[in-house]
Amino acid sequence: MPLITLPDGNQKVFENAVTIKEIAEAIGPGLAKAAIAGKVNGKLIDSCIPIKSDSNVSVITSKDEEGIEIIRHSFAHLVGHAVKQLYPSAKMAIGPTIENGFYYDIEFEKTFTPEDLEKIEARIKDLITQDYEIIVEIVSNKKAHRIFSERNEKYKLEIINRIPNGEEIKIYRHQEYIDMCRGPHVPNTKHLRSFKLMKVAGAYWRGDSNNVMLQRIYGTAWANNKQLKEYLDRIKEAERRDHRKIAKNLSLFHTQEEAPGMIFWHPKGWVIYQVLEQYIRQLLNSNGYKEIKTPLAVDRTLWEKSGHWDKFKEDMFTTKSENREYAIKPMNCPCHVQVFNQGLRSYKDLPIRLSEFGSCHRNEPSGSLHGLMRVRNFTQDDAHIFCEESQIQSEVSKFIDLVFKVYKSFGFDSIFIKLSTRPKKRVGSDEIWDKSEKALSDALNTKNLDWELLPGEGAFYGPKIEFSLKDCLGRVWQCGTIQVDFSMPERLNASFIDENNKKKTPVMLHRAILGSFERFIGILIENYEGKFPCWLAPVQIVILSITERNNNTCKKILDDLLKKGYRVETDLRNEKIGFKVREHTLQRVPYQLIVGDKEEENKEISVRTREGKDLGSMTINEFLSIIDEQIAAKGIELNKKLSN
RNA sequence: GCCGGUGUAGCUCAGAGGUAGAGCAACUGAUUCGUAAUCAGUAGGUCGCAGGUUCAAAUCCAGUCACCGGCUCCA
Repeated sequence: MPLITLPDGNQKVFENAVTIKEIAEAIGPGLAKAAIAGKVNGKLIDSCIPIKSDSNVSVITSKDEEGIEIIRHSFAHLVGHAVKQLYPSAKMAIGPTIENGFYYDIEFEKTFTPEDLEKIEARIKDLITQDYEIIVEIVSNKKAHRIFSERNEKYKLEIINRIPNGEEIKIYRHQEYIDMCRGPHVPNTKHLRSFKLMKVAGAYWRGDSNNVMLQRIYGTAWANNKQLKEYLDRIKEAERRDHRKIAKNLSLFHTQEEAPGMIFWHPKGWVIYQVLEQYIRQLLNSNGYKEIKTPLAVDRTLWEKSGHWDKFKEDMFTTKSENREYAIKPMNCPCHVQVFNQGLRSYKDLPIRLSEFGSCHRNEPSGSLHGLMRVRNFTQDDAHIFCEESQIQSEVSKFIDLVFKVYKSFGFDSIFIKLSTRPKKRVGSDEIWDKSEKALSDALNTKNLDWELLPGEGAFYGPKIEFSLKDCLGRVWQCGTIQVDFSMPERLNASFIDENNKKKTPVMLHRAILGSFERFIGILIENYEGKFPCWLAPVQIVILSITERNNNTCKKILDDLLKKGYRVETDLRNEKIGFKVREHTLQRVPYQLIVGDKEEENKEISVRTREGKDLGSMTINEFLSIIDEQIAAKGIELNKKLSN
């Protein structure tokens, strides 16, 4: 006689073992219809599995996040059902859920074309409208083995072989198709309606590049068509904001075959880069950092000492001269240690914070290059802090303040923090790891920050904190980091004299706020959709003449504003004003100053924003006070206010 | 690096064995105009690169490079 406690506290007693389906029916017909699965004492189960003992139970529907997850998981099985009907020789590997959808990895002798994908999608649509029951069965390892041997599903057999013998195996029967899964799944395809197959791509079996490559069919699935449409719209919006496309339209930078993964910055893109660099430089200088510049190419022996040659020589560009081999630096740290090592350091000098806008080259795999986001040549807003162990926490704490300040100035308010701790392969004693992990977590906790622990994900030389920001489309980008390093100072013989006149090895903190300028600018382009706030806008102001009569006045205003330090241009072409307005609006110039006879007469200008708002006539000085306020505000708040 | 796709005018794209096309941009001329496209004319291309098949290749084949979507990787 199980006593079932529902989420609202209500309790029901049942005569015999009872299923989620029956519980839902007992509550009401609406719920019975909507029930997808259940949660029993925190564990998800299929709606047909009997509950024998007293339990806390909730019924899962498509309104629950877990319900959508189950729908996605069941859609993966539908891919299997459809693919096996259309292509019986295909072998199904795994079909898990992912963010926003699902995929299924499949081995098939022929490659799936977009037309195949359409066919599969059409077949799935056909199958789901049959509203067939999905039958769950718990089977022994042996029986599962027999079923999938008969069906010649070698990947399923491989999975079964890894399941310990006593453990239960669930199979799901979709008419003639059988899949194996931990579940739960929807009881009937009537719960499966809103989906779309998105693409096919290659994927290694078990994610190991030594294994065969399977074909992965990606799909998205949602509780209803409204959610599906919202998701597809979000994708379209992201495509519209693609930084590569916007950069081409706005002429910010380009890349070309001769320099894969390296950026040719154009004047307009370089303005953004320079504004960022000067902002960070000024911030670091006023926070106790000293800027340095170190060589781009360094003899291989230094990389051997630092350990890079051993681990990463494949990823480094090298060059030879007069029988010596050099490597183009993939990181700045070994060079920074060289600067630290010049002269004798006292404990009184610590912490020493050396910063560099260091241009690094890494020979990333060709297939991983991606616009500004993944390049082979990038510049970090890098710095290394040499300090004593006892100073780690306060240095980390100061750094966190800087990170938040910088992100905020771009309008990024939502920041995620992850702490990665000691990996299996590591250097340094457990005692030191204990101390530094604690220093990092203490720094985060004393600031009352939320953070996620990633056990075992730290670098081999020390634990690290990573800072990610969320852009206006909800996408998360990892940017800043601070990493404790016990290894490199020792390898490269860094030392200082402590208060007892003993030589000691300093701890080194690697840290970056933006990460790389390239990537960060990529993120900014997409976040702002190219509509940079005034302090970053490549061109802040464009002056438009109505007719040729007004050109001289425009030139005078141009000279004046250039002298005052604004990034300003004129458009004196013999074109209609509508034509000019359209062009500069598309070029995302924040302010258009329009000068016609009327304005000349009143010694004023007409001001129009890129959002299409006419601010009317005003004097130059009135306009400058508006734009000055915006430039000073940096972030987007003020911008938003004005565009509304 | 691996799987698949794509490379045609400055840009966006059409052409799928038989004389390289469109729109926009550019240039020239006319127009001097009031807040998201004025009109007309002209010019512009070894079809990514290097091979092969063919009387004939942008088009078919093999190679190569880059880009795009994933996978792996990202110190």
